[in-house]
Amino acid sequence: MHYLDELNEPQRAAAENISGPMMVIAGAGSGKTRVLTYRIANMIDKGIDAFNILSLTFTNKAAKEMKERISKMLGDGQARNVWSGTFHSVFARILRSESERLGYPSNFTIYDTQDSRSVIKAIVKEMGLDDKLYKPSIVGSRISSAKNNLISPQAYLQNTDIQADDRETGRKKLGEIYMEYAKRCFKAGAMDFDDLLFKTNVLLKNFPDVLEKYQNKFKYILVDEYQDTNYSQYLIVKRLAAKNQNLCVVGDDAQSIYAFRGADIQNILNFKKDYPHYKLFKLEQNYRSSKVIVNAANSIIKNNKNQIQKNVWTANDQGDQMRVIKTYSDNEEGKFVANDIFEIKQNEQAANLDFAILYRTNAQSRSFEEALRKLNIKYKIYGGLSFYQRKEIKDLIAYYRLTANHNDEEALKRVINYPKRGIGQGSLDKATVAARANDISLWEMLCNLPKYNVGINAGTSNKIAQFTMMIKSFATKLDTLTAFDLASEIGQSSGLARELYADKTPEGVARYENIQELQNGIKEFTEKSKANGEDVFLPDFLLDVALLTDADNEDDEDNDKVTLMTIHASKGLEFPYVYVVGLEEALFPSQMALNSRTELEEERRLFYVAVTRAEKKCTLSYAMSRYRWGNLISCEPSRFIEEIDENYLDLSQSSGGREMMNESFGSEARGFGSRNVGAKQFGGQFSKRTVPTKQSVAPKPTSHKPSFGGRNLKKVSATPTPASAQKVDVSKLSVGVVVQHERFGKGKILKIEGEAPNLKATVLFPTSGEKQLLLKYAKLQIVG
DNA sequence: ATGTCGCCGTTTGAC
DNA sequence: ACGGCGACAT
Repeated sequence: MHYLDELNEPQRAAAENISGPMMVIAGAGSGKTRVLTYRIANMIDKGIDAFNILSLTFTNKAAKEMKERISKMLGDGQARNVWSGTFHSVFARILRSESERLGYPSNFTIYDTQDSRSVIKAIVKEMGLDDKLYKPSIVGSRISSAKNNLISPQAYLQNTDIQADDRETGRKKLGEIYMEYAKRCFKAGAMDFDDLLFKTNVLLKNFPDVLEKYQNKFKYILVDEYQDTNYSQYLIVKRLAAKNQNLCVVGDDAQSIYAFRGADIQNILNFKKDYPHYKLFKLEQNYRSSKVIVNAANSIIKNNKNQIQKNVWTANDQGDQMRVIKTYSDNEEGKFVANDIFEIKQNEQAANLDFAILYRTNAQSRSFEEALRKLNIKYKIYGGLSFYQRKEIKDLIAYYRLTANHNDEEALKRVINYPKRGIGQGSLDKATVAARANDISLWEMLCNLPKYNVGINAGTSNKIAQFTMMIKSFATKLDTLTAFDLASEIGQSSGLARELYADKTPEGVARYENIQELQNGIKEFTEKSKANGEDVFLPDFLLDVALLTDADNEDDEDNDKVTLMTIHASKGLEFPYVYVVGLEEALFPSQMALNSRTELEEERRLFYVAVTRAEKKCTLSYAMSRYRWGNLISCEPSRFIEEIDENYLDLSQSSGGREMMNESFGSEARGFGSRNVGAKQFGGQFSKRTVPTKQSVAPKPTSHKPSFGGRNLKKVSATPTPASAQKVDVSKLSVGVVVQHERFGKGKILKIEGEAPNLKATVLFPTSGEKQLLLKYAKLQIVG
């Protein structure tokens, strides 16, 4: 059978439409990747040179898998010649070969978010501005969105609207910071993530010959996840496609979840303006999920106003109802999910990799980790601190970076005194000030200290000279030693390996293992390229490593693990069993999104993405209380639960928690969390609304005011542990009394023994079991 | 120059 | 709960 025969009608039509502009609107699970893959295979089959195809995907992993698939379909090595990867990785490569046009070194550094924040911080400090007002995160995101909208520092300063904005927020100097930031990055030979796109635009705009070169190279362009492209990306694509107009964009407006980093859903909606004669294809049949899941998801997204009309349907089985699970606490939620996975694994012969736990924020992973570990279920957490963000890895990579680009100031600052070389902050400050004054990079200053008479003593000067000489000696080998050989030399000679090896604490051992793992990674990288007949050097590795995503990182040793990740990270993935957890107001939807319709709609799309990851079974859960910033706060169920058509929900366990609580504590259960001042203020309103039972699940528009959740959170979270909680009146404690403990929650006293002041109480906590508490230390409050 | 302590803010998402 | 960072001590 020919591979195109495996496609349904609209899929095939899209795959066979090779030239001209086209847009594929692909509902969740409708075989989007399949269409892209088959289309590229078909193009090559029809005689299009693979070298002329550019395929932009959301992760590098997706690009790699697509290539492998195409290779198999075609049975030859042609697919290797397709340029594919993320926007950032593809254009970082192009920038590297064209860097001299922009006055950048070809070994330019890519600053990650941390680096760029650190530059901003230094600028704010040096300009003598208030660092509370000019927080690196705020300044950084403002600069980022300027870049994503192709607003240069000059344009920023001249734009009256922007200036008015900044005056309003009191951040009048933002433009100047932006200007200085850009200048410093340039001096350091560094680009941040946004620069990779911004500078590509500059390159294509200012150098027509370069533009033409790439237009001729990329005669056919495909863009996946088009709904998540920002203006900068949009314009790169538009420029490259302008000559040949062979552009295929694929996306789903319902799954646009990256507006916060500049993605513009209008790019999809405006496609017809740029390409009036474009062809539109709609993929509406879902192959992934059960009827229940598809229909439930449709009922969610229906609540959004802005969207392209489509009708996602499936021929799959009906499937189980989606269970809504209510638990008391985040810990209990973790236990429920872990137990549930354990049971399903046994009853339905499922493997660990069939399960995913999806949450709104990375901080939620803890309770699931603990619970899974207790049941010996293997899991893998994506996101959070990735391997490449660990301190020891960043330190070692900073040595590589500094070797490849001496002007990389962030790398320099990171390693110049690590391991300790006796080069302290004082000397570094002096050199930095002098470098700025003379308009040279910090590195140049350090190499020419005598010339500038900076006032650093001879001993320290000597140490600095030794350091710069060492880095220079590494640099002489950049073109001669392979990435692996040079990396190991740097690890050894810098003393970093030795430093970590000497640390025999468990963390120290782990750190040492990590840098070994990094070296192994470089070895693999070097040898793979060698097998392909090309030598790779350290800068090649650096380019790769800077743009790796967590999703790109696959340890193939043991893949049978439960997946824990944010919903954002789950985009494009699918699992038979999915748990969408932490469905609570102010958490999901995030409290940041409660103030505007557009942001709330984005949260809803996020929820839509979460639910549509599931193939067989989707379970929703929420907790009535959880720890946040070390404080116990009360929560109420997310409005999103109520938005789902009730016909697809199994609500029998969304009141189960209450019954369990009633067993132990009688009528007290309802007042859970009443120790919080907030809950008291909230009064009856809270308890009435907690449980989405069959009756209350019916939409009640009046209770959906966006301000509702926000107001609630404010009250509840603003409740520090009352000072009186420590001085509980011991005489009032007796068997049967219900107390609130700051860590274990609510519990009932089973036994009191010992003599004052060393009275001991045995307390039964429904979530953590029996605990012995020494009353003079225990932070308790009597609640009944 | 380096080490330690206590305070502060933190948490939306990520190339 | 935790890490980062400034203030102070060594």
